[in-house]
Amino acid sequence: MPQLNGGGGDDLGANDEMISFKDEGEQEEKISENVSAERDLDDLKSSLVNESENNSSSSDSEQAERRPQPRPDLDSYEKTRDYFSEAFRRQQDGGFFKSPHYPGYPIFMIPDLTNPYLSNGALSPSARTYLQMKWPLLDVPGAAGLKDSRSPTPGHLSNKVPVVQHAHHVHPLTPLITYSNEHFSPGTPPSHLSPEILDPKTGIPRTPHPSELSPYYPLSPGAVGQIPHPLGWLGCVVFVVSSLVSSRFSPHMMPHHPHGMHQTGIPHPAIVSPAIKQEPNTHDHMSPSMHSKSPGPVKKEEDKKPHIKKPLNAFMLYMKEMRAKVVAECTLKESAAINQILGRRWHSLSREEQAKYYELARKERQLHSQLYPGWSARDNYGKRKKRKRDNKPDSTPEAILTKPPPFVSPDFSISNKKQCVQYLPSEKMCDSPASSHGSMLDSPATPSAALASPAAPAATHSEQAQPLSLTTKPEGRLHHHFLTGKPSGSASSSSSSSSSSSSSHPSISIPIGTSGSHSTPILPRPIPFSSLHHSMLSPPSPFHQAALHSHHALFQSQPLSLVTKLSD
DNA sequence: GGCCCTTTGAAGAGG
DNA sequence: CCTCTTCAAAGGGCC
Repeated sequence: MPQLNGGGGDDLGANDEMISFKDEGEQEEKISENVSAERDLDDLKSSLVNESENNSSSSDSEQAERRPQPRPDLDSYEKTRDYFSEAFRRQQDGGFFKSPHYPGYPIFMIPDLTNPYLSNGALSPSARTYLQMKWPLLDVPGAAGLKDSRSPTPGHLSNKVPVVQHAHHVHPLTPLITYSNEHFSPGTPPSHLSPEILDPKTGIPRTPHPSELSPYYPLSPGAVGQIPHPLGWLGCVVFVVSSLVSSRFSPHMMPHHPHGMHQTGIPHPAIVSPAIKQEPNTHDHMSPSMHSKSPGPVKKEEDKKPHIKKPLNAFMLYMKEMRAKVVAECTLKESAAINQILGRRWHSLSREEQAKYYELARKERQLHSQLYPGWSARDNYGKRKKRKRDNKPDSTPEAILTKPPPFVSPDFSISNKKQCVQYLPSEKMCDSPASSHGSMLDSPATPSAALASPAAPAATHSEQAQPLSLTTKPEGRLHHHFLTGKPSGSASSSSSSSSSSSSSHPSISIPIGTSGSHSTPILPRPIPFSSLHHSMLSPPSPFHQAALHSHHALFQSQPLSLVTKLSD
């Protein structure tokens, strides 16, 4: 494989770090996490004006972030196992994985191991790399040691488990298990499983396992069931990964499995459904099964080619990870509302925190490009039935022009079905002392965030300016750009995104009094993300981690000052 | 049943 | 080069 590079370094996970993570994260995480969660709720409730972001988790997450050091030795393997065992034990004790963002990353992501982007599930040559990159922590020794594992709970693995129901069981990391597997249909759960819960949708027995946590969890029940492991689901995961990795997945060597399933029965998340349009030339890179399978005569291309999804961007990754949390914390269930909250949270994230996601996203894209060299975002164009928004539903072209953001005022003929306003109230329901932040005064972005990037606060501010509206994106963008390294000013991409949003809310979205109007580029030419990443993202050493901790603590200690300042 | 809504970010298309 | 559009996830709501 070509490069995969640097990341390459991340091939195998460093167990050391995992351990450290475990140590540090455990108690602290739970506590901080809860606290942070509450805070978030409060924030959300308080008209989405967030301020004290739960950075606590961030600190943890940072530690866990990425550990690139390759450590393919048995020793590490043992450690990994221990880690899993511990985790599992804890989980059974009732402790739920409330972990930081990434600690579980390696573990939960596994399901997606099947080649992330190959439709048939056969691992492409680069799959391994992908895995390694994605789950650097996973030490994937030969499958050997894991085969004995037994999985007690595959049943719940059905992909569509209502998040809400088990929200508290959801591991924050699960979201990182990117790519949903809608296409994936759970099979019948193994009889040996001890189903305690039936999945509402699938009717498949589930157990309150952490694994169930993930609605995103791609492992098919059937597949899992075949994987026995004393450690339970963890074992399963490990097994799967190891098997996947251990076996040499050469597209040519791999026997293909029907329905885009990997031999393990794990579908690739990135691939939605074979029927959809697909990339024109990428087939070469596709696994053999793609070609061979479905003899669909005429429409082979279309039918056969699985839909290769776009790689998730940083925010999407963040959403996946945090959605469950938000849902659990709030009464809100509507994704639109949740997304608004997530959007705010996103902006409130510190640079470091966002950087993690940007980095992840970058790797995703990189990997995706490697796996599907010929793929282009354009391939997916037109997939969606309709073009939504754009000019909306108003149906009347004119309306479009001035289409006010829903929240603006009910008076403005808001044709939107839902309005932001509706969401807000509900958010408040989430509870939390409304007073918490007192009003929408502005809750600046997290102190850390503020500190991290001046722009961030501004964003918050603007948002506050428009209490109801969630539309403001300008500052956030700036912040974002800084991270991504894209020019923020009229930043093309940023503008694009903002424009897109603006398109939806053309008339508005004008940052009110935003200090950082979006035109002001905070950083003309942001630092190359990569460099940034290196400097701040990967905390390889404990020392670094410690530094981060203190860093956060510092910020947290003086949140208000920043806030007021920003508001001005 | 299928699209809408909502978020941010990335990338393609078009001017 | 810049702007606009589309898609990515998610799931309740709406038609």
